[in-house]
Amino acid sequence: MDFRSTCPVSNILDIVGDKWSLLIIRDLFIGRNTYSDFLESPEQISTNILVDRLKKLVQFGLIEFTRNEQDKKIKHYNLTSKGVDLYPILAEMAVWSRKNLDVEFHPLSVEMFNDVDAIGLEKHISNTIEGYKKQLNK
Amino acid sequence: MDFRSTCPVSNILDIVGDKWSLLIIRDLFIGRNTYSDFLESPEQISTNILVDRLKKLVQFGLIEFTRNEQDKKIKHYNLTSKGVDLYPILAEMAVWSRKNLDVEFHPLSVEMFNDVDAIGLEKHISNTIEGYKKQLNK
DNA sequence: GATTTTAAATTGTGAAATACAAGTTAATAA
DNA sequence: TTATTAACTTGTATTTCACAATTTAAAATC
Repeated sequence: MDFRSTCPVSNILDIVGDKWSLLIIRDLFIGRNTYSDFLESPEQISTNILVDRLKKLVQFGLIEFTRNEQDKKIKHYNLTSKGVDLYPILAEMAVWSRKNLDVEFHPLSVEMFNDVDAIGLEKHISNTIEGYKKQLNK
Repeated sequence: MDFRSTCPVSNILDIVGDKWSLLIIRDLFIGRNTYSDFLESPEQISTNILVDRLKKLVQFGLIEFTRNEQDKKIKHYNLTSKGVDLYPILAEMAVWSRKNLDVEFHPLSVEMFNDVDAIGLEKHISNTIEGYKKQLNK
């Protein structure tokens, strides 16, 4: 990977700074983890872009996949430790949108905002990360 | 603005989810605030993209500009309240890069990381935001 | 064991975004 | 009045993306 500069903000944008990568990461946090799952997301990614992003995210070490034991043509993607570490960014993005955009949000995000209001952003983030990791080891 | 979905993460990505917008926002936080300043950033944005992004960021209400009193052909851009609210995202991005990328960073970011280590991320963020707003009102 | 179904991936084409180089405009300075 | 400078525009080649159709390969069904 050749970065545009030595700025850490620029560096991460060189990796996930497009319209789709972080949405795949978001999907993984809410339980979507197969190619077909990703295609069903409301933003409607196209298949060639999806394949390209999944490959890149694997190359960058943000995600990996395992084959379904019952049906080996199904790939189950999961976040690596590097990938899980992106959650604070997603959470801050959601918080920004709630504060600064005057629109209706998806029920799942309303649920997330309620949790943030109830226990605070930091605790919400650590709970989500811990929850994701636990669920993986099952 | 028409959004791809009602997901707040997707919403903000529809606004600043490209390779350049958040770098302009970063520049404003570190004191770069003119067209010429932005061109001098290490990532080397092209002029047509820069003009396009500045227009869009103004339209979205993330930045605005004032004319230099001494030299009225100079525009000084500044972050609006909405724009300043993006700082937690930038900070979390920098933190992610420090933790997950094995590269040398720009001195300015090393300075920022030292501040984070000294006083904590939350305090660093609130200090930075408060500092930016104060500097504006001078 | 041949056929159908399904998850994942590829291909082709037109549209849009981006990079790069050169030129233009308008205010200020010399 | 000429030169300089900040901001902006234009043209062209390249890259990325969207959309639709097709292909591949594993699994399930007949």
